Amino acid sequence: MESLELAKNTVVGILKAGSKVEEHIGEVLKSFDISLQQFNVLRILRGRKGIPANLQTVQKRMIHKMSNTTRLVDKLILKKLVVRKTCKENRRKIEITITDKGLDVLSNLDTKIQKTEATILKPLNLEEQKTLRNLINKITLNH
Amino acid sequence: MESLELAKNTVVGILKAGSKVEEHIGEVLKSFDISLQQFNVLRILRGRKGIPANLQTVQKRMIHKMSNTTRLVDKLILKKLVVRKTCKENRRKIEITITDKGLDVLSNLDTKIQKTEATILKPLNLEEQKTLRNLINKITLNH
DNA sequence: CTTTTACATTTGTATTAACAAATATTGTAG
DNA sequence: CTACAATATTTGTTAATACAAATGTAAAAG
Repeated sequence: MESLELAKNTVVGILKAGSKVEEHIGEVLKSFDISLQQFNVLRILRGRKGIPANLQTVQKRMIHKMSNTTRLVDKLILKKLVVRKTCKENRRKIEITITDKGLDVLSNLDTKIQKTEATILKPLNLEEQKTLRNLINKITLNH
Repeated sequence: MESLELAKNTVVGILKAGSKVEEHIGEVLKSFDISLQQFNVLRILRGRKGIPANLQTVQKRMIHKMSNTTRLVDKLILKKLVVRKTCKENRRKIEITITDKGLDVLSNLDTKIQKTEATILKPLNLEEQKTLRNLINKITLNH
């Protein structure tokens, strides 16, 4: 019965930690008028180093699944941070690429986000961070 | 420079884990037509064992801060899960109490939520869960 | 070929969240 | 007592999210 309490506290803790992270990072992004989701899409696209991604690829890698990727990308297009064109080989597919402006924004954000990450994790030393990352990976990567 | 990657992965991991937990628990709550936030308010109120809570007390303890507690409570009132009345001593304040129906709903949910928590944490043994909870508490309870 | 099925994205709609401004009540200074 | 500040909640408004249905395109079956 003790383990039920442990599980509950752990799960609630995860929710709170997630919420805290969203708050902190969201605050940094706000000054750039970018949402956390949009930021994530941009980072996914940057990670592809020029190779366009189609919508479903982006969607699969997004943190919050099943938000509306089309409209999310719409917002980024309005800000000229990404471009969209239909795939020639398969016109059902959409190819999305980050623009130079998008890369610029990301590189401006990088150090600020790093600082925020450091602030959030300050109570943990490197060993503890590794442990935390490993444990979290176990429950997220699984299944 | 390695530690930057570690911090980034840890923080992203926290976000993903939070998102995963929200998905799983949200799925259970959906069949009861209750949102995660509403569920949280109900649990906070149950924890007070009959003592009414005013809005700001609830708001402070909520996982996602600064959503609109008034309207959240409105929804719960519509479903007859809580009642609201103005505090006699200080009519600015609102006192919210969970109803018997609310307690019923929660007790019906309890075992289902416990199962979900167990599923989420299945990849971890008890020792690992304790470690995870402790590390997470370090970063959430702090500051 | 044409019909059906699967795939990829978009659109519609309703709910929820974010943030600021407004309202209502109480406390305090003069 | 009256004006001003502080507190607690509510309301308005705009944007974001979730989910289902609709659209457009390609592939497969017959």
